[in-house]
Amino acid sequence: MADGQVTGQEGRRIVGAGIRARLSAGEMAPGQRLVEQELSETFGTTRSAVREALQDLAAEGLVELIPRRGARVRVISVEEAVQITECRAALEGLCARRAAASAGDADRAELRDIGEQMSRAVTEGDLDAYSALNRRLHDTIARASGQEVAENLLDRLNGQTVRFQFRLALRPGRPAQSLPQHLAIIEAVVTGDGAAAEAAARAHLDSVIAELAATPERPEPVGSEVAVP
Amino acid sequence: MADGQVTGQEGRRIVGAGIRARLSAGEMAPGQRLVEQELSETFGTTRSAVREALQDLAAEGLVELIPRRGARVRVISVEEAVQITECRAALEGLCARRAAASAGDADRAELRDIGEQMSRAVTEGDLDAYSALNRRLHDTIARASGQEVAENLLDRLNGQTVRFQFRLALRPGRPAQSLPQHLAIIEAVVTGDGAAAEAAARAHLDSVIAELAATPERPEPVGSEVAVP
DNA sequence: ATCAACCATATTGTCAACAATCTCGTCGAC
DNA sequence: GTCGACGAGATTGTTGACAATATGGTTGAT
Repeated sequence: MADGQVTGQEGRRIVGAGIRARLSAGEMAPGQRLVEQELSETFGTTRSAVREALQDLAAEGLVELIPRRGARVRVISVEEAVQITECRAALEGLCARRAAASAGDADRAELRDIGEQMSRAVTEGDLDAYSALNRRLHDTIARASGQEVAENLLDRLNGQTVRFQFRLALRPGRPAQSLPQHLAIIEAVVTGDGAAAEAAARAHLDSVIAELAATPERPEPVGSEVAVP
Repeated sequence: MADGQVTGQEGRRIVGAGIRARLSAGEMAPGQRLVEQELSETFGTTRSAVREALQDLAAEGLVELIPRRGARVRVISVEEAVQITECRAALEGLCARRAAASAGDADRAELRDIGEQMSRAVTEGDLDAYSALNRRLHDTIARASGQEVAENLLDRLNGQTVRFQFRLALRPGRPAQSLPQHLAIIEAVVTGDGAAAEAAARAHLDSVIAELAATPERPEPVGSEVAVP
């Protein structure tokens, strides 16, 4: 990091984006402490910028902020991940229904394209591609629905469960299970069948919930440092 | 305000609560500027505390924070209020369904009580009481559902639309229209009929949406000061 | 060996002064 | 009369030093 010192406003953005990225990449474990000075050195910003970024992340539920004790990566239990997914089911159901009614031609074309690429990715066993397409599908439907409020809520909820989504996608046989569900959502939205789209979206997320429920609660580290493997 | 200077951590809480209260009471109009120094003098805190409180409020969507231009009370359009209510419909539908399945005896008793008091309030034409019961009903169902994530989301969404709820409740004939809907929700939850509870909750909020859609978009003041009446 | 009190250090919280930027009224040219 | 440039004042943004608090290890008594 040979950047010159980054000024505050940018610093806040940079630290926020940086932590988000590392969190998604699994480079920061749940429960891990986030020390302000460390972060300010890592990202080449001031402590104030780090502080503000941590506030942002706490507001998004990615970080837990305990007064006088600092910040740590928030631990999300399987139980909470299930609840989050239940909310997603409700909201994505809404989006799918609306998208079926009001998506433009470009959106429908994109959805068809995503469906084809997904099928191919599963055939070829390309998990990374499938995972990326998965996110793109959900995003596209949310955007096509015109429900900006729901889209924002979903963004936030997704941010909290990326870790789980990731683990889930790696299970053998999971893509083969979810592919037909995704295709059913796409089909219903593209053909404009709102009720079917909502039902398909809900069914898909119910399936995710079932998988989550079968996830063992792994003992997350709670000490000041992450347990050594 | 003859308080001694309030220390930072408390200050943040006080300013946040204070602005929230004034916002709910309609003492702060949408679009109104919130000047940091003014607020710090009003609440007897430092500017830092005000700054942090404003960040909190912005994260909740109650305040709009424009870099280098300060904070103002966020203007929520009728269109956005409709979208928010659509999300509420999805989430409260979820809560109602779950509450029907998992509410405890105490919760069911409270719901019955709320129903009786609501009927009485409408008979007596006590709008304030009815409005308070309305909120209590929604809160109770959310809590009884055990869906804490949904409960939090709903809290946030409700905070943004209090102004609209308030205007709506004052319309002549509105309570008589919404009372049977509320009673239907209560009945379904109390008797444990999840599907009916979800349907009733959705129907109720669809009715709210219809009322909102019939609300004229009033020209909100956008200047540095609120327009004089 | 166990436990509690204590202290050094690491870390977060607070503040007030300073810097940067925007707003809005004033002035002048056309 | 209209438009644009300019500048004073108001407002937000940034910084670094200082204060308050928690942490973890050390010491000494039992």
